[in-house]
Amino acid sequence: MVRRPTIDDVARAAGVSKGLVSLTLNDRPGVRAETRDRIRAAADDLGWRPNPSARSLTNRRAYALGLVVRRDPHVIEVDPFFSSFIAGVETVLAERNQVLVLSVVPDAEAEAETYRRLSIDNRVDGFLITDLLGDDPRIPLIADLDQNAVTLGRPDCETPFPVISRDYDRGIEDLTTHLIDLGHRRIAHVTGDQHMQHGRSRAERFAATAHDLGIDPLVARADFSPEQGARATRELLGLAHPPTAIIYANDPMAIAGMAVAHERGLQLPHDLSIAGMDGSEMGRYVFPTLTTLDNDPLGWGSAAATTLLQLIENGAAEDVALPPAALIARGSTEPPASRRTGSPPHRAWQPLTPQP
Amino acid sequence: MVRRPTIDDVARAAGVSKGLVSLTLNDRPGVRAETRDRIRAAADDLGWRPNPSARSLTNRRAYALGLVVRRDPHVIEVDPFFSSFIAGVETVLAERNQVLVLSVVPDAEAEAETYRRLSIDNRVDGFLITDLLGDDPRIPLIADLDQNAVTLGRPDCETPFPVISRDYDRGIEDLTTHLIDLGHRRIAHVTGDQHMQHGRSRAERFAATAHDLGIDPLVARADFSPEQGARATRELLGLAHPPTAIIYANDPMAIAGMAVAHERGLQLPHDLSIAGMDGSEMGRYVFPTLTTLDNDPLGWGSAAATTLLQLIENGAAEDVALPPAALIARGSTEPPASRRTGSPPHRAWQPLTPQP
DNA sequence: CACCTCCTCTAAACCGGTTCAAAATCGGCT
DNA sequence: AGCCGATTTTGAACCGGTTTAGAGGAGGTG
Repeated sequence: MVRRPTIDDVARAAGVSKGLVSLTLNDRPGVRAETRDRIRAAADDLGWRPNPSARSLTNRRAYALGLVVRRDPHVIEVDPFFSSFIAGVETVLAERNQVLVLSVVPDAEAEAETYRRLSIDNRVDGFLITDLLGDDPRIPLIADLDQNAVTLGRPDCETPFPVISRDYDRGIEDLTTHLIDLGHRRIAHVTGDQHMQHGRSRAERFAATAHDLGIDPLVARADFSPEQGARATRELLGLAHPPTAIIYANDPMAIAGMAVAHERGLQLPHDLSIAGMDGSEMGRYVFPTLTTLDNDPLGWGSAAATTLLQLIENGAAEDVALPPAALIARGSTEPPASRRTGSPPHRAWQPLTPQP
Repeated sequence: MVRRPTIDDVARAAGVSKGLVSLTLNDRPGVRAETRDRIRAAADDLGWRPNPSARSLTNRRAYALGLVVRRDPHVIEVDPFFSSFIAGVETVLAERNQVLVLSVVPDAEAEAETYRRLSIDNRVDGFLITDLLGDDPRIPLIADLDQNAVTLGRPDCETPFPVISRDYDRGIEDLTTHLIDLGHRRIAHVTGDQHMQHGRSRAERFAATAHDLGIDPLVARADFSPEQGARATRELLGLAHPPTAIIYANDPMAIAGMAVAHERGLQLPHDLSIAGMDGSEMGRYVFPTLTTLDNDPLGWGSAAATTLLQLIENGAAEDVALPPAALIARGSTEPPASRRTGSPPHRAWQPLTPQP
């Protein structure tokens, strides 16, 4: 393999000093237009690309963004958000010759250590903060490290960082209204992790909307994992007066909830309407197809990366509000059985008799 | 924030030249034991960590590994493999102060460009190659770039790179035998993408096993996506003499296949047995719970990272064979209805009459 | 013509490590 | 004491960029 051209090669080819090449290619003022063109031409000609390590050494930029994901190994693989989110980040980074450094860590201790390590070793210029917690300790941590960051979602505490947000409230209202319009009156919400910002705000919004629309909100706590989603579903279906519709805080829990219903011999959506909130691809291919909210992880990714790079380069960046989440009504929501057949809503919940 | 200590600070503290510090901390011979200890103590004391950019500049190491994932945005999010795989890689990298650079790209062109960019810019010291294709163009590409790599799975072409492999053949045999033992005779396989190594080898192995066990292999082509899994399932269930069991090349297709069966009003697993091959977490929470093979993505991750680092550091590394995939028999496989009730296997496949 | 400004450009220092030729030190031996 | 070879340590060059003081030249002014 041939040696890559260095800035010296470009300088020699253009007949100038390497300092001038550097000024030119960083768009600094004070270079004559004609010279500038000559240098640009020489650089293009040689196919020169600045060596990131060399640049990092002087300007302390890493030309990389960091994403640290803390997940219980059991929860992580079912999250439909990340791969598309990262694809969105990538579209922005690739064209700027930057790179994403990804860490998946098992617990809070390893997480903090990773933020520190990436920052101290100057491996990244900023962090994308996902899965925001209530009073999230990462915000002061990263601020202390003098690092840049953006948060996905609005923290409930003071934050020095730009916020990427998306209105799910309207979508949750639409979803709840959709069910009420279908005739449901006993509507339950299986929540996400209440330590997480979006778990909490979705639950709050559901409760508020239900209240506004004059029905009693029924809430079962879970944590976004299908396991807990299934558990909460059993709990709800075991009630004396079970719900006719359940809204889950994400799609994997909704899918697990469907399974519990199937297991009990319920006919979906006839006996129970189900909705998720993640717009996951898998939701299109379960039976019945899952009513959910769209989630646009690509949009989150590119907005977050764009904003973070702007913050890094300009020292300031505006918050971004993505277009609000919209309802995707599919097959898993229908009028409740009681409404259509007149039979009491709990009739259908008999456990399936074991087969001969 | 305080300035990080540099190698000069350590040298001063230990009363030696910085060259000697460098020799010491890279475990080079020719340093007196006593001096070595003094230098180590000084470094520990100051909390010194070598600056990766500075090191990269001279020794051309990036202290990072690259993972480039090419996925159709619609397929990627349902893949249960990556997050855990990355977690496995991380366990190895973290303790060596290295980092993972991840790219998610939409097509082959962007993919090749990314490999080039990461390599030329010296962003990584080697690549983890997943989703091996038949006659995979990445192998010559990366070899041309003079980069290190390991492949997940054994390529069908010449490769200069170490191979991490795992025997799925035995698992596929176990799975097929399991179904035959249950009494199934018409067993179908919904394949993965036949351009992919593992899609192809799983299909081949199924066909060979079925043949060996004296049954006719029934094969429907798909590509690992739930969409194609669903399509293939419709195709199979539409046959005059449909299968009583279907083995899917991965879990998302199996889950989509279950949905198709449910949609047609089949009782699972009574009317149709279903199995996946990915050991995904989601498979535990569908109904019926999915019989599958275990997949150990964490094991793949740590083996791949360990081997690649060894190759980078020593210039050579052994192939690794992970423990073979084992059958996880769950609720979705049962004796066929015909065997138990004597009724013809196709009786049950009447489409559900539309509800009033 | 001397002097001042402004615009371009150069040269050298610098970032924080690694590497290696050469210098310093040491013990052993004559 | 003087010499030798082995061991240990130093110092400077180097990696490929960025930054900046100041050199050089053109043009304007009194």
